[in-house]
Amino acid sequence: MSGKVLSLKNRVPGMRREIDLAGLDFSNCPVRDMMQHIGGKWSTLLLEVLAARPCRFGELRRMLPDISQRMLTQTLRDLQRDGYIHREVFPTKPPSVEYSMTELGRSLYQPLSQLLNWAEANHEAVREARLRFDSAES
Amino acid sequence: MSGKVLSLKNRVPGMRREIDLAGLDFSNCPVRDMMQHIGGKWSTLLLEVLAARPCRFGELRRMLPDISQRMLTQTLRDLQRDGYIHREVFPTKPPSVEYSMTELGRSLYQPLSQLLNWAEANHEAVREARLRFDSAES
DNA sequence: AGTGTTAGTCTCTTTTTGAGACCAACGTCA
DNA sequence: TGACGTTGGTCTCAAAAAGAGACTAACACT
Repeated sequence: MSGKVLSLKNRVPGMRREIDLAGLDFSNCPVRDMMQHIGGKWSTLLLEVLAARPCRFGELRRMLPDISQRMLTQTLRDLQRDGYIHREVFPTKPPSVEYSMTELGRSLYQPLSQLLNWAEANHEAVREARLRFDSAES
Repeated sequence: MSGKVLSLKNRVPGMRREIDLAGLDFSNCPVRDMMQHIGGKWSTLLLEVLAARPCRFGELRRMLPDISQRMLTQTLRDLQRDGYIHREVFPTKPPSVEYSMTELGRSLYQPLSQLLNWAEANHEAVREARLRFDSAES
């Protein structure tokens, strides 16, 4: 809540934004709050699939073979709650449910996809770093 | 491992990369593998702080008041293992340890910071979406 | 001798995640 | 008619991960 905010932008090259290093308050940090959800095991995966096209529940379940129904339901509900995806029930028998990206979700997907691209591009470097680390600590 | 990869780039506008929607294999997915770590509760926070300047262990602990020492140690070790940060021990008495960003870490921080900026900018929209959701489901 | 500093580790409890059985309502096929 | 499949979930219980906090070793200062 309190604490002097000192802009590092002018001192540290490449700094992205103001960081409060003296009396930093991360407790009500919006970034952490949102990264919690985005960073969940299944969230990005679902956003990625739904960014391609709307999908129904069972379809998603079949696409992600190793997700439990419980976690699929829960992750979808979390994403819906945060306004990233839309849930629509069609009155078929039995009723079918379609999940699709919202505008907010699409706008999130832009920076997110950059990060995913980075991950894909640098996967090998990370794997090598892990090997180095694991062999060094033995 | 197997499964035909169909490029959606040419069909779905704005598609970021190839997605295998028929026989999708997320099991050995590098993206998931890396997002797991980045998405951890403390990882982004630490990367953000260390992107500003190198820090010592106790310094980090004091900056993040609500992190347990156990999780701080563990998260730092994970980030180090993945090659994002560097750990250097100085032979003072008692020995001090400094953590700093590696080149890989800095390159990760670029797309990551875009996402964090998005989170910061759209925090209000997400909060509103949550309120709508929570009041609707009651 | 007692206290504080360093960077951790160890143990125990609580929270989160995962596996899988179960549900209601309808459609299909014999 | 009655068994079986399909829909999108919920419920329970076990396993894994995270958090709180006590404890450590080696040295400095008082």
